[in-house]
Amino acid sequence: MLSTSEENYLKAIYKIGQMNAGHPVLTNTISAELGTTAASVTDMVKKLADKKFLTHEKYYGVILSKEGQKTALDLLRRHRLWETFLHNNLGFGWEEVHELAEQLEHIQSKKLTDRLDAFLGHPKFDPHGDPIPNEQGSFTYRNQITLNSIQEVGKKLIMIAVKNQDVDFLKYLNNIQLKPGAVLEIISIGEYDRSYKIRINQKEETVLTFEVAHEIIIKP
Amino acid sequence: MLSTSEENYLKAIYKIGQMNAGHPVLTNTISAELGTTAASVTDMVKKLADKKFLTHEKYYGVILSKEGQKTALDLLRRHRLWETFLHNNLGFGWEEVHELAEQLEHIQSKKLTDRLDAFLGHPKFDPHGDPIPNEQGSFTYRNQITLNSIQEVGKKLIMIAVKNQDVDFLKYLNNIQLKPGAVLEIISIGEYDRSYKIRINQKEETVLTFEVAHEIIIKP
DNA sequence: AAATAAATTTAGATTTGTCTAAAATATATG
DNA sequence: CATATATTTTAGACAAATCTAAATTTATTT
Repeated sequence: MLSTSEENYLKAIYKIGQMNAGHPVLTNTISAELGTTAASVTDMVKKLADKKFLTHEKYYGVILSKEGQKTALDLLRRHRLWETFLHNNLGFGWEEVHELAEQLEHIQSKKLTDRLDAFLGHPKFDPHGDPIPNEQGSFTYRNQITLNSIQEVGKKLIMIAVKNQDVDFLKYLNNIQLKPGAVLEIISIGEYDRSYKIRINQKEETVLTFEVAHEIIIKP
Repeated sequence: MLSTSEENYLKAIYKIGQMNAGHPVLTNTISAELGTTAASVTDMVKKLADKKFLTHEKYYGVILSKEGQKTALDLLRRHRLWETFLHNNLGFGWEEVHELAEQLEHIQSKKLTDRLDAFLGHPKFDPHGDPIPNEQGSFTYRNQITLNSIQEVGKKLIMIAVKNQDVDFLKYLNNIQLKPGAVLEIISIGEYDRSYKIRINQKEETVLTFEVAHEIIIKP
């Protein structure tokens, strides 16, 4: 049985690994992700290597084993199921669910996870639009096309997810009615700052900075 | 913010205090309840006394402060709300919910607790028939009349709760259809062993030992 | 009331997860 | 390519929660 701390390390390593696949995950990247020191990471990584959740080559980096990946995916599953419950059933805003799910995800009971999944109707995506791994750890891959990659004015798009989960950022998106499922139409694109003037759900008009557009995952 | 361990000690001390009210709670009683050693209890009790959750007089015992009681009641509230959710919404048997609720109760979020309470429809009792404290910590007191105190053959009673939460004991009650809400009629009472022959819900007949009868809380 | 037993506390050790500071290794730069 | 810089690891320390064993206090018994 893994400790909460061990689980958090596996989750962080998995997340970083997804962002730049193929490369080993570096000590400092992990410590930055978790807000700990490099020394703590080295210690924990040794322990997780002993337990066969990953391989660690000194001064080089870390790579998750099959078992490590499976565990990380199970955590992701638990996290996103709880987020869905908190949002759909308890009425929490999408900016509130992450922090609570961070705690709920550490309750280790396969039966609880599966029952929750069934109760929610086997959802495929969480409130941020992120895919929820199933019992076997597989999930609906999707192209990660962000709004900033679209250059055609007049094009209509559907928002399917958001990359950044920062509370204030999500509150801002709430304010402008931008959430997964929203229909957006590009009215114009700023020539110099690459900002996006868009219409949301055939109603509100807003200007998004390039940085914001970079966080919005869309379906063309 | 209290640690999980501190919370467990407060809960145990509250529980023991309820069982023999007016008396100080003893070190060995706490260590037995939690499965720790007396030395560990002394250490933790000192810490909780520093934090004003209780008073500790050496070699005499421990008494919860107002703050300590409030915290214990909040824990009880969280525990019993989660038990209700697991039973009513996720379909867990009453013999399974305790262990999971032991973990879920430690998630400290007043908003989560209150939202869960509202989602469940502000339940007054958990699946074992135990009262759920409200936001202010007050709950429906009830007489704790157990089946073994009834001596009249032919009397019809309603089961409202069970004292013992042991998994195997609850499984046994499941088998004979005995759960809160069940109607029981006393057919006969054993003269020497004080066992109870009863009819449950106008259907099944069973013999309960005195020990079992002592765990069944009823409404006359 | 002295001796014995039981309960409680203290003292010192252990495990987990963390830290700082120093040493070792790798990377970048003049 | 030798040196400066950045990264990582090691060594040693600490807080939390626990333990065992010894010392202390309270309760019981003869």
